[in-house]
Amino acid sequence: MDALVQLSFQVQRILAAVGAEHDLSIIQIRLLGILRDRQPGMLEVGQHLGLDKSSITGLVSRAEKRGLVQRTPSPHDGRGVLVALTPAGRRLAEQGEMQITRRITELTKVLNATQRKEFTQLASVLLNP
Amino acid sequence: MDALVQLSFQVQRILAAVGAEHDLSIIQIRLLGILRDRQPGMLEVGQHLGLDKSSITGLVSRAEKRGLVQRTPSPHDGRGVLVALTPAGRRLAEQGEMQITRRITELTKVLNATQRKEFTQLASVLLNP
DNA sequence: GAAGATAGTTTGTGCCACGTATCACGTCAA
DNA sequence: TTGACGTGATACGTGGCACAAACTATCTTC
Repeated sequence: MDALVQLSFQVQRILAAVGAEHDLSIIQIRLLGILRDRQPGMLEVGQHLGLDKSSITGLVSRAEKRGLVQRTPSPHDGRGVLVALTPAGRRLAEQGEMQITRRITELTKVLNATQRKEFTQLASVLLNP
Repeated sequence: MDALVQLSFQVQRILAAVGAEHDLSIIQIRLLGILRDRQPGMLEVGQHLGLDKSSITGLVSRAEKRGLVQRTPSPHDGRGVLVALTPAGRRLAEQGEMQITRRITELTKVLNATQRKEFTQLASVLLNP
């Protein structure tokens, strides 16, 4: 199953390349992606990314310093913070997602329609067994 | 093609988990993998990994400090250095590869034989169009 | 042999991730 | 109600990873 590993590196290269066009790391892209339809607290962000909460502080701070993300105090919990995209961040997130989709579909151009369908169907089975 | 991206993260998580069992990062695992059947110079290592030569110095030094890898002066080029696995490094590389193979095949257990064959066949088409 | 190319290292910068400690706020029980 | 404990977030220190620019030492070429 070496092919699967190689393929994953290929995909990661694509993500890194798209990110690099906007000076974003893969993890920053993922952060923006998570925030597209959510306004989670720091802890929740960490769970989505599989990271410790102490890692999130810096991650969000760097994004905030670039004006992509915004911290607002939680209305229900005096300790908490809600993280949300700024308009600029949302623009970047949408643009990045489009580019990624384009590059990935371009990667799968070598497959014909039935193959592609078959492939993604198998992939989603792997993800949700 | 979101499934492909998700799948790649899933695979990367597996690689990171296997690495973590031996205190290895993904990049260190890749380094050991490259050296299994080669004795390249620093520059060549960089090309395999897609990294700048200045990144390789530290990578190899950290691995060398742990006794996994060895630098020897190139016999043909006074400037050059050849990187090779130590016995301990080779053991780790083989062990790691076995674990990765096991975890990946375990991941694909949800597919039956024909599906698995189909899937890897499509994956390798994606890799070498 | 001198000029330029090449292999590696060094240094400085920044991101990322972790563990630990700390602070502030919430919650729960006595 | 107040004290003990749990929880959300940050601060700090450490270390790996990656890059660019500058540097050293050795080819290579003319």
